[in-house]
Order: sequence, then structure tokens, then C-alpha cells
Amino acid sequence: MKLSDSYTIHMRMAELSRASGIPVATIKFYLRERLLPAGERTGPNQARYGEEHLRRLRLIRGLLEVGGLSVATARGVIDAVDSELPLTQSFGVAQRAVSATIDPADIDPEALAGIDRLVEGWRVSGDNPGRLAAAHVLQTFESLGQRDERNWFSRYAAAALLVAEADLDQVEARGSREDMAETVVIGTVLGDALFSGLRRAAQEHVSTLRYPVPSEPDRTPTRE
Amino acid sequence: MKLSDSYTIHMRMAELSRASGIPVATIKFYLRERLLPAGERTGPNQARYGEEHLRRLRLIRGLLEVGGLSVATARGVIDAVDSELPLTQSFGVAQRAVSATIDPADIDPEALAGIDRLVEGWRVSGDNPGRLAAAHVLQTFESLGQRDERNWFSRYAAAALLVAEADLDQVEARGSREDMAETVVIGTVLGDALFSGLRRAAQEHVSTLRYPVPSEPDRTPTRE
DNA sequence: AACTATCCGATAGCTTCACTGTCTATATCT
DNA sequence: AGATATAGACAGTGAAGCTATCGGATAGTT
Repeated sequence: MKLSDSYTIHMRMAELSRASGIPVATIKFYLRERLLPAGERTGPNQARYGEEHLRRLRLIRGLLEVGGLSVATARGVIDAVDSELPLTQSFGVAQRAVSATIDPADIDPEALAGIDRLVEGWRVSGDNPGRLAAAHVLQTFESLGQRDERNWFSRYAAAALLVAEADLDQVEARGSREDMAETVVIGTVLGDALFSGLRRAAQEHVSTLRYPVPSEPDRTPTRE
Repeated sequence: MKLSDSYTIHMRMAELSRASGIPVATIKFYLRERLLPAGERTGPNQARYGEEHLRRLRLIRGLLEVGGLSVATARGVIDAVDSELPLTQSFGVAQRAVSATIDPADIDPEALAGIDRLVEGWRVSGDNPGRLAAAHVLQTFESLGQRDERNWFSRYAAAALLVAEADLDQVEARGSREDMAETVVIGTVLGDALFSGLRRAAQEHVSTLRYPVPSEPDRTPTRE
């Protein structure tokens, strides 16, 4: 059992389960749902799994757990990684996957115009899912009486541009098309989560800087 | 119908439903779940609802639909708005609400250290939910073989700082404590969604700039 | 006062989702 | 040979977010 970790060329179901920490029944479920490709058949009711299945399982868990995707959505994303699509289309698929499908009809045209003003000069197509999603959020903000003070929203746009540039740089740093496609998908799905986490950490930081807690006996600058 | 919009001091259930676009059964459900406060009682089985209920319903739908919160989580967030907590604590509640509760035990200490390196110099407490969430994402990135190229992650951190400053500015621009608390909560929950949308629009923009589509007969710079 | 529409609150039911468990006929390990 | 494991089919489970129905009371109209 110790051995198998070093050269996991072939695994049977039980070992794949142990190695991934995912119950057998769940792996079978992912197989049924075509999230995980079938193993290499060695008989009518036998199959072997390899390193790639382990890797794929980690991707699946990442998309579901961290990215919060549904199984159906994750399948779409995974298909995009596997397909031979050009990179730009991989972006599109990944973006559509993480965006809730919004009917452009029930978005206030004024909110849409508001977003377009924010991203003035950007080359964004009309049906970009991010644009629609952002307009939907803007509409919600406004219906809740949150007005845009001190360029709140345009500072979001500026930050989003920085992140998008970082994303593209990261993608370019990968070698093959497959690696790039994988980075596009992982980056699109997990990047949202990473940013959210960092943003919340930054909120505490900025908040502590601006409103120091007076009573506390001089906290240390960082954690714990 | 047109009239009632102007002075909706008192509404009965049916009108609240019509005005909000939410089915009566669903409103009752929200009442049961204590997302929506009970109306003003006028008898043992009668109640009136006002402007504030309409407003609250919009908040609920925003949290659930746009923010993707669960009903249970939304209740926590709403309680935070209603409570008399100091602002700093409202942030904490809102942050905890949007972050999946992560057991610090099953986060690789190295991933945690990785995040701490990214946010070097920030005043972030050890149990900040964003810090843990970010570490979890980092760990997932690494398990998927995504290495940090060209300062990918630290550029996220820089952008997060920009956004957090914008957030705090927006909060300060509100007048009363209640308004500030509300902005904290709405901003924390919906801000994630707004950023994600803008990021995806920015991705298309940057991607189009870097890899212009050659065949297309010279697209116009912006939408449709 | 009668009649109809609506209300509240309780409870049960529905649908989707992501698993989880059971079963059978085979296959593999020892 | 006999214990254990496997693929695949299928039924079951539990949570979540509504949705529908009912009984008794009230509101508004006539």
C-alpha cells in the first residue's frame, strides 16, 4: 500500500477511492455523470484507473467545492478542457459556466448602460456573460438604494482589469494549448473564490487601519 | 394599481406580493424563516405590511439570487443589519456569511503561509474567514498543478486591496450607522458578484486586445 | 346581515440536487 | 476454493427552497 503511491500507473476502484479520499459510490456517480472518464477496460466488469483519473477527481472536487459549480455545470467546463476549442472559446465556456444564465430581457437597460459606462473603451461583446451579470448586480444595488459614491464601481472595474491582465499572463505562461485551456478554466472558476477571500482579508486590513481598536492592548500587526 | 405605488403605507399580503413580484406562498415562507419580519398585526389573523417589507424583500432576493446565499445564511446577514453591532462586527458577520465555513484543520499550513506571504504587512487576524478561504483556494490551485507565474496571486492581492479601499470609502459615504451596516452587508455580498462580472468582461477585453480575431471584418470597439 | 374574497398559520407536498446504498453477476486475489 | 472486489443498474436519502391545501377568522361589498 505504501508502494502504490510512488507509481500509480494502475489502480482499481478501491485504491482510486483511497488515493482521492472520495467514496467509491461517489466516484461511480461521477462516472455516470460523465465528469470522470471511464477507466481502461480489462474485462466485462473490470477497469483500471490511472494518474489522470486522480488528477481529474481533484479538478472535479475543486470545481464543485471551491468553485461552487453544479455537477451539470462542471461537466460543461470539463468538456471544454477536453475539447480542442481555441483558447478564446475556452474562456467563453468557462465564463458561461460560472455565470448564472441571465435573461437579457429582465435587465434594466439603464443598468446595462451603467456597466457600459464603467467599462468604457473595453472591447466587450454584447452578450458577454460577465457584462450581463454585472448589470444585474448593478440593478440590484440600485433597487436597494445603494448609490455609487466616490467612484465605488469604477474602482471595481479598474481592479477587475488588473486581475484580468494577471489572468492572461498566467495563461500565457503555460506551455501547451491543453495546459492553457486548463488554466483558463481553473483560473476562471477558482479565481473568483481567491479574489473574494483576499478581498475579505483586505477589508479587515483597511478597516483596522482606519478604525483602530482603542481598548485592545496593542495587537500585533499580523495574525494570531 | 398605478395609485398604490405612490403611497404604499399599508399593504395586505396580496398587494405585497404583487408589488414585489414574489408569490404569496414564498413570502409566507420567508416569514416563517424569519427573513421577513411579521407585518403590523391588526387582528388575530390579519396583518399589514409597509414600505420596509417591500424593501426587505428586495434585499432578500438580492442576497439569494445575486449573492447566491442560502436562506439560513441570508438570515444571519439580515440579523446583522438589524442588530446594533458596531460596524467592524458587521463586517465580520457579513464575511462569515459569504464564506463557506472552513475547518482550519484541513487547510495545508503551507497554503496558509502562502497567503500570509501574499498579504504581507496587512493587519489580518488569524481567523479571518477570507484568509482561510483564500488559503483553501490556493491549496486547490496547487493540487491542480497551477503554479504562480508572473506574480499572478500577488496581483490579485493588490487588486483586492484597491477594492477593499473602495468598499470602505463607500461605507463611509453613508450617513447613519444603520445605513453603513446595510452597505457593509450588501457590499460584501453583492460586491463579489459585481467584481466577478466585471472581471469576466475584462478578460474578454484583454483577450481580444492580445489575440485579435484576424478573419473577422474589423469588429466595432464595443458591444453590438 | 349576508355573501364573497382574502387573510393567517399550520402542515404537507413537490422538485431538484448530490450523493449513498443495495443488488447481481462476474472477476481477482490468496 | 473461498473470501473479497468490481461494474453497472437502480432505488433510496436528506437537505434545500419553495408551493399547495386547509380551516377558521376577518374585510369589504351589498
